[in-house]
This record gives sequence, C-alpha cells and structure tokens, in this order.
Amino acid sequence: MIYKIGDVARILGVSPDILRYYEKKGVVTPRKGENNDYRYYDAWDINFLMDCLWFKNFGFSIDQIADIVRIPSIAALDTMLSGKEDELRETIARAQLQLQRLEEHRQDLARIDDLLYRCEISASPEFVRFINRVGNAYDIGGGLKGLARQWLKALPFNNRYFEMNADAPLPGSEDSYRWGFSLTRKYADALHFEIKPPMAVIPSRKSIHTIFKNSGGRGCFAPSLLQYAIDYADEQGIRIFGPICGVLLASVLENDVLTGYFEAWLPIE
Amino acid sequence: MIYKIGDVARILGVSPDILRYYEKKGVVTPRKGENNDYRYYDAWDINFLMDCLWFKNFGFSIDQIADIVRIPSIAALDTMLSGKEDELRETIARAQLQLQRLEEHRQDLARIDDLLYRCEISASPEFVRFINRVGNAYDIGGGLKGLARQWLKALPFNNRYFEMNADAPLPGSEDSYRWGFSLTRKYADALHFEIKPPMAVIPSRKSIHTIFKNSGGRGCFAPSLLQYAIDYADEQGIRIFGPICGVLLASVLENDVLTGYFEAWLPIE
DNA sequence: ATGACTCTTACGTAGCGTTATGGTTT
DNA sequence: GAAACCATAACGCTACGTAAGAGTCA
Repeated sequence: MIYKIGDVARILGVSPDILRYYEKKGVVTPRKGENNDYRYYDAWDINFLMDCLWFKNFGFSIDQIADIVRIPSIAALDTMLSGKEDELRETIARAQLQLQRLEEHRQDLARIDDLLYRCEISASPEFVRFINRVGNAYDIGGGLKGLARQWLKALPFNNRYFEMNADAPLPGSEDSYRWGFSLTRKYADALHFEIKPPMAVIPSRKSIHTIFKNSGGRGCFAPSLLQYAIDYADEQGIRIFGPICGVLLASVLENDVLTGYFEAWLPIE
Repeated sequence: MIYKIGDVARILGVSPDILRYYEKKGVVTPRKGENNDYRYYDAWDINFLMDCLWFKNFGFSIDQIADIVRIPSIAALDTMLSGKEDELRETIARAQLQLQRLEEHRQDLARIDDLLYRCEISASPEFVRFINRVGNAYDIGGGLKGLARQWLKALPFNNRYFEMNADAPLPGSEDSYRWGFSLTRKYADALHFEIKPPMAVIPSRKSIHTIFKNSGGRGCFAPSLLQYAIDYADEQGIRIFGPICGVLLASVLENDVLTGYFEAWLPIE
C-alpha cells in the first residue's frame, strides 16, 4: 500500500507543502517515482510522521523533531522531554505573572473614573524607584547603562514613574520634575529584582492619593497639574512632606490629543 | 535635547535596527535631518517608545502596538487588555495540560525498565479509541476524514493505539492487528473531546499488563511479539478475554535499528 | 482528453540579526 | 585624518501559505 503526497496530507490533516518542507528539513524521505518525481509514502512513513506531529504539539521545532526521531535511547529521549518540561514551567510562571499584572492594571484603569481630580487619604504602596531623566534630559551617560537594562527587562511589571517638589511647582520649569521607573515590592520579589544604588526603596507612606490627566499633548507635563491637590492639602490644613511621586497609568489619543492619565501620591505628615 | 538613533537604542536597550523597523511599521516617526538622513528623536519619542516596550512585553505584536498607542479612550484600551487576558489564560491552560501530559509520559517511560517482558495483573485505564488503519492500510476513504482531524487536533494527548486478537497471532499476517488513536478519559474531558461512532469507549478492565519492544525496524510489528504474555496467561490458567490492546510508548534508534516500545493490556476474565 | 493531481521555483509573512557599501559627525 | 556613527539595501532565520507554470495520473 503506497500513498501520494495528497493522501498523506489528508490522513495527517496537513498540507502537501508541509510534507515537502519536512522532507527538506530531513524529517522524512519518501521513495521517489522512477519515471516521475512523485513522492510515494508507505504506512511506516505515515506512522513516523504521526510521531513527529505528536512532538510538534508539545512545541518542539522541526529541527528538534528531526533529532528526536533519530534519538538512540529512551534515556536520551527523557532528557529532551525533561528540558521541555522546564520550558513549560517557565512559560507558565511568566504567563501567570503577566496575567496578574494585567488584572491589576485593569483595576487601576477602572479606578480612574472614581478618583480623577479627587483626593483621598491613603497609604502609598511600597516600591523601588530609579531616576533616569531630569526634565526632558535622559541620562545617556556612563554608569546607568547596566541599570537601565535591568529596568527595561522588568517591563511590563514596572511603571513609568515621576517625582516632583510640591514647594517648587513653577509652571514651565522642566527641572522641577524627574522621571524613571518604579516597581512594587511584590514584583521586585517575584522577578528576583536586584536592588542597588542609585535605586531607592520608598516605603509605604500616608499620602493624599489622586488621579489627574494632562491633555496638552507633548511637552506639557508640569507640577501645576497637581495644584488642585496642593490646594486640597492647604484647605485641610495638611502639610505635604517630601516630594510628590506618581506613575503614568495610560496615555490615549482623546479627540486626537495625546492625553496622559497619572496616579499621584503626596506624602503627608 | 535631541537624541540620535544610537542614543535612543542605548537608552531603550534595543538595537538601532529595531528602531528603524518600528518606524517602518508606523510606530514612531522621528524628525529627519535637513542636510543628512539622520533620525533625531526627542524625549517624547523615547517616552512613547517606552510605552511601546511596555506593551510588547505583554506579548502584543508590533502592529497591535501601533494601534494601541493611537487608541482613543481608556475603555478601548481596556478592551484590548481584556483580550490579552483571555489569551494568557488560554496559554496557561494549554501549557499546564501539556506539562501534565509530559510528566505522565515520562513516568510511563520510567516504567519501561521494570515491566519490559514482565507481566503483572492490573486494571487498564478507561479510554476512547478510534481505528484508522488495518494492517498497513490507512483508511483514506470518506467518512473518517473529519474524525481523523479531530484526533489529530488532540495530539499529543492521545496515544498511537493498537488492537490485536490473541487467538489469531499468526506471524506475518497483517490483518491480525489494527491501529488508531486512544485518549484517556481525563484528557477527553479536559479537551472537551466529542465522542461519537465509530469511536468506542473502552472501560477499565482487569488485564495482564506488560511492556514489549520490537527491534525489527520497519514492518515487523506482529501479534507474535506478545507470545510471552499469552504463554504467561496459559501458565497461570488465565483466559484472555477479547482483543489485546496497547499503545506505542516511544520509538528510538537503538544501534541504528528502529525500535518501538509498546505497553499492552490483555483483558482477562 | 479532461480534470485532478504533482512537480519545482519563488515570493510573502513577523521580528528581527547580519553584512555590505557608502556618507556624516566629531 | 581616523574613529565612531549613520544611511539604505539586501539577505538570513522559522514554519509555513500562496501562486506560477509545467508535467503526470486515472
């Protein structure tokens, strides 16, 4: 009993092209016709291909499969499978962390409506932060390169973070704010994130907690955007204690204007 | 403050090529020099690119990112994120099932040493099975096509399955065995596998359980490989009751000879 | 002879990495 | 003037899909 490429394709639920591709990769070598160039497969070629598909659906690449099907012992096979097990465990761990982060971030977004331009007193989360930009000047120099890498590797678990001084909120003064990244303790632990200077751990602090937006498009970020919160503190007779900090929640193109939503904490007493 | 492509690449921890690629994809459009073709980025381009990397590390494609960064509302953003949440949940579920299967299969392999050519009495697992090959003739005809697809989609959770008659173990007689797939109840449930004729559910049965190998290379599979188990039944005065069934555990190239390891159950009483 | 099949070749996809060749900046 | 940088263009990778144009089978 012999089969042409189309028969095999139907039996295996793949396209004839894939079978030719596998042949090029050295997985199967069907007999070729004597008078034509047709590929003639027998039942054992098909069995063999089924084994290949079995491995493929574990996520092995074609090259790996070409090796696996020529593997010389059960022990060697077990080693391959063990490696794939490790990969799968990593995949799962990473995806679970991403999922957690996504859920959290969506909750943050859902809170925007409630808290936009309103103030509440609450405890800020504990986090690590790192400054790499003062005003609009990114630190491009020497020693921070490795650290920047470290923070970029932690995306998307970190936030884009800012700090500014409540006592110097001069509109238009770029040096009155600085940017960088922040990472909450939870993810710092989960990612085995190494904390070293000039990073700083910012403890949980009693703060005025608020959300504001900036619809000015590019280049309009300024401490004055938080004036309402500073006024709120004055009205309540609360003294702001140390720099205001916060994170970018999202930026969207509302009515074709780049609009950022920011969550801020103004530490008090 | 302006930055050349290399500066931006260093700040973001990517290669200049990637930045040019992102530009081609419509993600960023830095200002071009007047006298040269140099790209000049400002701080806002870099901020923007950081947002893009944030999304990229959730697994969004570049095209999706080009859409996301132009998204018109928080609600629309939330919809995208919600879609990614579903994707991640699916990824996790699939990976967990694959991991479970891998662990199980490695345990099956580990049992080979103990059970090879030995017989024990135990209960066979409950499973669904489907025959698509008699001897070496694959069913290529009509009605089985959809079913074959269904089974191939269930890889690697199913096994390559055989059945043969203990009372007609004529060596060389190809019609004395038939092949197909089997799937244990557990995975059938997990995959929402639809069971319909001519599939059959084989219940758990008290059986002689054994493992044998076939080092004959291609085309040497035969009921006679199980003669030792049939002899064992005779010695013990046990009657074999219905067809022998089993699965392919692995096939390896031992000393350049294709060698299959098979687990078999001979139902008794 | 017709239609269904098969062959080879080449090009497209995503997300880049690599190399070649030539121009610009410092 | 030399080193470092930038530009474009072309080709490579995986795991295929798609199409062209020609040959083969029932």
